[in-house]
Amino acid sequence: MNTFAEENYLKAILNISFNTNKKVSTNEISKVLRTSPASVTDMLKKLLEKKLVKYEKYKGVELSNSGKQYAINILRKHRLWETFLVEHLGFSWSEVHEIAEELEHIKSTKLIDKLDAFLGYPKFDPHGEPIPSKEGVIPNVKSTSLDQMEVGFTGHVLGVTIDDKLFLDYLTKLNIKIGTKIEIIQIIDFDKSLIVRIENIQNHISFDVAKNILIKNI
Amino acid sequence: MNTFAEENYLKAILNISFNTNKKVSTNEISKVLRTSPASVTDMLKKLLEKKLVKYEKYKGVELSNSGKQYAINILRKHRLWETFLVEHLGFSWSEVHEIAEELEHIKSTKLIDKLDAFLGYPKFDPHGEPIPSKEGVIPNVKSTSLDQMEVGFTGHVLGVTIDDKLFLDYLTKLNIKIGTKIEIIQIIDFDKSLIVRIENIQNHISFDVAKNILIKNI
DNA sequence: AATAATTTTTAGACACAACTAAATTTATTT
DNA sequence: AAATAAATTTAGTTGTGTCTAAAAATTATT
Repeated sequence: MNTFAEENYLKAILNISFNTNKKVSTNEISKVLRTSPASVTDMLKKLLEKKLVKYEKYKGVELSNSGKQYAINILRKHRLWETFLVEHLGFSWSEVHEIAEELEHIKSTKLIDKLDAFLGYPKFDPHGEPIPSKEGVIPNVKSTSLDQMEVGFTGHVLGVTIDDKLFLDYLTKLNIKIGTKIEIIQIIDFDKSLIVRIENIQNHISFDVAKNILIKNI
Repeated sequence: MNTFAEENYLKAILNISFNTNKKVSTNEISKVLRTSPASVTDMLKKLLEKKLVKYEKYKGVELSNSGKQYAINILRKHRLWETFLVEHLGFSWSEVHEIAEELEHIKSTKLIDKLDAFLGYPKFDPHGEPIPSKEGVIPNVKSTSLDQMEVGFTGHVLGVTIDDKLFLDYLTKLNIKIGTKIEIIQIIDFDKSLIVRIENIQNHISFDVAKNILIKNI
């Protein structure tokens, strides 16, 4: 069995390399986990020892197959717990991340399978992120971030790509949640910010915000 | 905030001194937590430092007011989670202890209050043990252990006093659960074991088992 | 009351996961 | 290609929680 710290490193590596599939640097990990690069090096040695990562000094790190399965399983637990917190305990989508960060480390596989059943085998969490299956398969959603679309585009919000309280609270204030209809009125060339219509109200959102909003892909 | 280890020590001290209110010895704690007496001494010093216990070298330990409140809160979390696991996820009463040992360390107070509400503010857990209130008050149940009763006694099981898988599995095999009607047919003088009738079937149970079964007190 | 047995504490180590400071390797400039 | 900058690793510490072995204190026994 692995420690919380080890699990958090695996999760961080998975998150950083999610779409890129590139090797992850020591610095990137230290930034995400708010820890020193030296600590990261220490931990990478330990994870290498346990064959959870492929790692060569100065060359970056990537998850091994077993490490990836392990990390995906933590992600599964995280997202199932978030679903439970929002759908059954009445939390808002911006509150649940922190709590799920603790709950995801609970070990029992039977628990998480029963929770999955209790929730009705959901495919997506409250942020629209896909929930990995028991077998470690992550449902593939064809989606595009809002910043890729053009003026005149109208579509519905599928989800968000970051699970950050400040960001989610801001979206809530903008009346954006999953399923919200959103229309691009104008794109400002200078900073690529967007003027959008949501529930008949126009709002101005930055490129950074648009980048983290997922839109259904036709 | 305190660590898991500290929380487990506080819980152990609370459990050991539950009814007696006597000071707890280093050895007792080491036995319960399956750790060395030397480790217990180390930890007691730390808990003293944090004013969570009253402790004097060689004289035993007891919880301070704040330590007691802290420990009771862990107990509250443990029992609420056990209730959730049994009533909503379909676990048996003998499976839940281990999982709740992990869940009880999740910090969020808001989580536990929302869980409490979700469960409908239960007063007792699946083992019949009282669930402390948010304010740290433990409902007082007048109950007697089965070994105190005499031949001819008939009553209903209110709960059990230990949360041990082997014990609970054994009770399940005997068809004993909360509310089960139980009648004492005979008491063997030699070893104080009891012959009882449960659901019209006679069974022979030891004194040790009877001691841990609680019976409604008139 | 002295001795023996038991309990508890101290002393010294170790593994884990973090840190700072210094050294080394890799990447970027000039 | 050499010099500089940035990233990474090593070396040495620290705090937590555990351990064993030895010493000290308490309790029980004769």
